[in-house]
Amino acid sequence: MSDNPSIRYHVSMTKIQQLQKILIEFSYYDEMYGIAFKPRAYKLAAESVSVLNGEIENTWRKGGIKALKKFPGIGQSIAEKIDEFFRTGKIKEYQTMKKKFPVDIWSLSRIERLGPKHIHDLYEYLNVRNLSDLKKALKTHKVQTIPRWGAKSEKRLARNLGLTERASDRRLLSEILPYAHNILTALSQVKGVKHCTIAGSIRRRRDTIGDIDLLATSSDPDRVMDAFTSLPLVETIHERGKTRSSIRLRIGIDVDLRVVHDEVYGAALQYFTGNARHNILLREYALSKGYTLNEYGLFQHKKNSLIVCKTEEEIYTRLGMDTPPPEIRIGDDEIDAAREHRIPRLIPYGSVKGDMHVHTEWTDGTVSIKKMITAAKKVGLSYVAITDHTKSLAYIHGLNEKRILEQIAEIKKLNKEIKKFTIFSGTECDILKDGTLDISDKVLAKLDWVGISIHSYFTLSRKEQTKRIVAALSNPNVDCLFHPTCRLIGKRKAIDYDIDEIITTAKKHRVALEIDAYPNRSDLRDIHVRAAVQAGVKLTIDTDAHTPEDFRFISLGEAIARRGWATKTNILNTKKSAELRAYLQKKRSTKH
DNA sequence: GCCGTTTTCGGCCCGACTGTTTTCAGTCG
Repeated sequence: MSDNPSIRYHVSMTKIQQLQKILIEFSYYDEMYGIAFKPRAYKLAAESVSVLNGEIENTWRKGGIKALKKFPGIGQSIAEKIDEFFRTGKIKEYQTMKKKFPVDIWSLSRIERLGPKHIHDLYEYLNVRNLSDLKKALKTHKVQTIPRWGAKSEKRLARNLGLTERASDRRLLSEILPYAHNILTALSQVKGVKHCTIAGSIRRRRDTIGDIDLLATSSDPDRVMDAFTSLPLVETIHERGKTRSSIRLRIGIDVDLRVVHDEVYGAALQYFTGNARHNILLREYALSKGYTLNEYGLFQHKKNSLIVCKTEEEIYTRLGMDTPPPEIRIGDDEIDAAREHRIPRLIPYGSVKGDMHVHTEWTDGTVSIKKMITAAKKVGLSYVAITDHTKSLAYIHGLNEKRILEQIAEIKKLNKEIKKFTIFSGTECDILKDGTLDISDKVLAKLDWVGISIHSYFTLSRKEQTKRIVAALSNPNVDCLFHPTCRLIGKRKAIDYDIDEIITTAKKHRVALEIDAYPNRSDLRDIHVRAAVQAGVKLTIDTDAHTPEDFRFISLGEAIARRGWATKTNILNTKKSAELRAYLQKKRSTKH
């Protein structure tokens, strides 16, 4: 359940990552000198910065210090520092701190179990300023000469340094899920195990996963821990206790297992699902109500008498609130909303009835329209929109007007052949540099569904990019903006534009925004979904399928929608095909 | 340093594991 905002960066750091690093270093520095509470404040602020990513600069640009203070964990002092950072690229107080303590706290802190106090001691006693100093100190076995250190700690530090150097980035949820399920299956078969479940960020369905958190209940914890620590995938055992163990898999991912008694399953699941900030806020709230909350249950404060512990729901209910779905437990405003009973009924998994973004062998898909239909039916969908690329993408033979008309005819024919399934004639039409589309309006008007997207000029200035997309959205034939930010996780940053203006424009022209569920896209992001929902903009959840297997990603898109507080009515393709067709026709007729 | 359904002052989550202690500090989740 580690929600450490620090992420490993192989390439040069972005502005936001630098800011995050500075806040974390402030936190560590204060903690070294035993300053209370301030470190937590800096850590929370770093987390906010990380979660908000580009939004924070966007907000600062519009509203300055005052606007920054609305974010959780950012008050006057930190807002001033962030303001200084955005204005000048530096923070004076940070530079002063670095002069006093010229240590690469950030890099050293990346090492597992090397915290502020130890970083401090390494510098004080051995003048270790960075990773290379640390390696030298380890080689000469000087580390064990530091007070309160011994041979074992030194060996462990050496091992963890190695692990850190070989560790990997956060991984995509879809990549990690199979490993989590494999381990789950293995542990479920251990004698004495009753419940065994996935918790942490996987249960919250984040796009990317830092570690796997598992929870088991058993009458014989030792047996479970033995099975866990001797799994064939294990590279290293970090910890092995009676109720908690932690391992590193050979694929470079850590797995934490918590084993508790079956009676306290609910409390343990609540605790182990997190995120950390949600738990802190919830426990603080419990405290204010006269309760203490931990992984064993909700207790009457001071008297220590158990109130509830069997299910998550009874804990939240006892605290006078609704149970927030795991996907929105991020320590933002969900606890307030749960208390005021204003969390909407999030879109249930399995609600999407059709996929409005599908490619075929007409362009860069791998199979025919017919084969994609068969695959879509198999996962329970009842319609799709075929949305092949357009002519600007010459290298994949993007369709020109003539070919689009041919495809429309083909789809018409197929619709007559197939039963209980609808194919919408669509396109993923390219947005050109000036915001015009690369297919004539006359042909676009003949399509059932016009998606538009950007595949070029990703680095236009913010102003130009915004203008470009606003222009494209204003075309009356347009139904949906596909993968709106164009980010590719681990590969390409989101393009820079004013998302608020795009949302406003989409609302004005009744254009839907897509939640592209393809794992390395996951685009829109959750915070943008929430902004779109609040603005009353419709969304779609699509897979951007290029192969028949890709339809399985639908549920990942539903997860993003849930993280953005979307309900079923916010999502266009939860409608039945006839309803959707009627909706689109009505929209077209009033626009033209 | 942040924050406000007790509070603009005085609070700030809570427990497990390790290694070095001989009762606890450091780190993590």
